[in-house]
Amino acid sequence: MPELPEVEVCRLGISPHIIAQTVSKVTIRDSRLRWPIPDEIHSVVGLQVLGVDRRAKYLLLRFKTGTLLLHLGMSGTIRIIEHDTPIVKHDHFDLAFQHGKVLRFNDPRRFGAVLWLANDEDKLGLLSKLGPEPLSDDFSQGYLFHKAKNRKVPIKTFLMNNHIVVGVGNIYANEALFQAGILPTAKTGAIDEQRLDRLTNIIKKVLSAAIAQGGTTLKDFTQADGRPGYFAQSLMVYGRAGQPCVTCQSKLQEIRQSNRSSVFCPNCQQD
DNA sequence: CTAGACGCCTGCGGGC
DNA sequence: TGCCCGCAGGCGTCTA
Repeated sequence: MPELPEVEVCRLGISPHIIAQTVSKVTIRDSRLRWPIPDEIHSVVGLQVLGVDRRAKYLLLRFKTGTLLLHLGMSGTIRIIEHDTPIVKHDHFDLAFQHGKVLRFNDPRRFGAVLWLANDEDKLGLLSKLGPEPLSDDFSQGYLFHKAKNRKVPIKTFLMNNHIVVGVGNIYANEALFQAGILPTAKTGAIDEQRLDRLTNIIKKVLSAAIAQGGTTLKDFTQADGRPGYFAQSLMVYGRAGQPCVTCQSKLQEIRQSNRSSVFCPNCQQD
């Protein structure tokens, strides 16, 4: 389900339900995720949620003693539900609150994660090596050009590298490159500064628009209240291979890069 | 250091 | 209707 907009929509959806609420019970129903869910997360029982943050695609539930880190992987969903909602397949874990609601984590493919980080700890180095947030001022004019020097990788692979910039996954990489008029195969180090600055602005624009529309629902993404996101209808290239370009009517082409599908307009996008 | 391949999983849609 | 195959929004790890 998730790229940055979907995770942000999830954060916005769950925050009002759990901020300042006290955890009454933690249930680990199936600990098998990317890493096993650690028993230490039981330590949040009796503690208040102080805040709900996001870094890259990680959701960070802040407690006095540390941070509960949630990652949705490819297929994870988080719902805020009533305490008596029936369990379904792949419901891995619950955070129940004193006010009666439950945060429930479901993940069929188990690429997601639920981890505990004690204060000021980042044991797996998951957060410390990440590039800037794309919607922050750290992702600024000149930044991509600076990072792109001497890089030989295709620009799409470069954009999806978390060390460069976080949160740009396959859908939005395709969309941003289309809108910027840059071929996904373009050699990163050969793109001039002006075009990379334009790409930077477009990435911000595309991600912001997706958040505003509740994210992209392809098949299984839903907001915390179960409603779908509406950005799918705004997609211009992703999932549209073989269909006409919205700008010039040329037939959109599809290739594979790093084992991910790339869709582009051979007329509107250049090296 | 960079770049590329691989693996982890389940579910679903398309083709036969 | 059923089976098989390929593909899916991510990303850590390993090799060269």
